[in-house]
Amino acid sequence: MPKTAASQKSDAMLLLDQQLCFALYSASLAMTRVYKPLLDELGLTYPQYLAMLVLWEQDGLSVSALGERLYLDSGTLTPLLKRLESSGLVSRIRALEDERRVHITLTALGRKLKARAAKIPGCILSASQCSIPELTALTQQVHALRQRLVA
Amino acid sequence: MPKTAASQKSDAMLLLDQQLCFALYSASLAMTRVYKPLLDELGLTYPQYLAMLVLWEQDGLSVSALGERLYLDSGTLTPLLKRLESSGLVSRIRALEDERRVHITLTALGRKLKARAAKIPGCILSASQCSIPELTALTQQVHALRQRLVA
DNA sequence: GGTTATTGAATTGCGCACCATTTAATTGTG
DNA sequence: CACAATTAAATGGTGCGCAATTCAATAACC
Repeated sequence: MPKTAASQKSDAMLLLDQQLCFALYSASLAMTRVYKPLLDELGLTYPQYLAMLVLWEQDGLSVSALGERLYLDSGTLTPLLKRLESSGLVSRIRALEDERRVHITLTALGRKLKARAAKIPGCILSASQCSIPELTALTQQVHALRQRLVA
Repeated sequence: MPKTAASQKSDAMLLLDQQLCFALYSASLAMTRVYKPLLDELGLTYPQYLAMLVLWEQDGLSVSALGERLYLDSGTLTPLLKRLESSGLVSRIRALEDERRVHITLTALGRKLKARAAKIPGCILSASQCSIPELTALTQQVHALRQRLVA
């Protein structure tokens, strides 16, 4: 069967390396692999680190508020937060004013960890071998793409 | 304790929304959510779809060769490929010339699925609300970043 | 005020990712 | 040839992501 122009075009669009989705997917996994040794020192996984970033910015958020920042649901966050709790980094406390809510609060240990995490962005910057403006621009573009995807 | 210039700088570098890693992470997850309804129709998960993209380009690869294309290891691929096998899309056959290797070969059903997948890139393109040159450029930038991260 | 609807978190089950280890086959070396 | 070293895939365990469901608490409505 001869290839039509249309089937050649659809072939080309299915090439793995042309897919933005695969670029994002493999770059994101590569990124977590770069973070891994750094986070191992802190006893954190990569998603746990993201949750800690949020809490270092704004402590005492509810599970759902944390989920809105990270775009994750309670099915993902509840067990993750329980693990952070058993690591002694956060407390999970049911709100008095609305007992459906659970507030996540940093412990002293959790707050202290921020100082040790401070060196991580510099390590990632150097691993990326990019200039800061380059990284800033790419970050904005990828954020903008995400926004358009969920719109 | 007053904030020093250094601690303010490290604070700023730990802001979630400034992190390229989080942009990639959340954009990649958002991307899989856009693919999900499309892939549900084909009975594929997102990583299974990526594996099929590779096989549609080049059939009969070994598990490790597939892993090199996708940057995934056998611990991830073996169960994924077993699921594709039980869906009837691929066969897993031990190589005669080297019985350590397992070749992954598309079945007739697996090859036929490519036609149904052909409409997916167009759906993603429109969901992304980007121009093709924009997407191509971003794909290249993200691929390049991945390369520098693993270097 | 009692019933219904909604909300927030937790739970269950599945499929990744990845690490460390195991098993089996092949290669390399004396 | 024997035996150590390497290679390819599989296995077991942990921690996500996510959909679907459950449960309790609050809100909304008649």
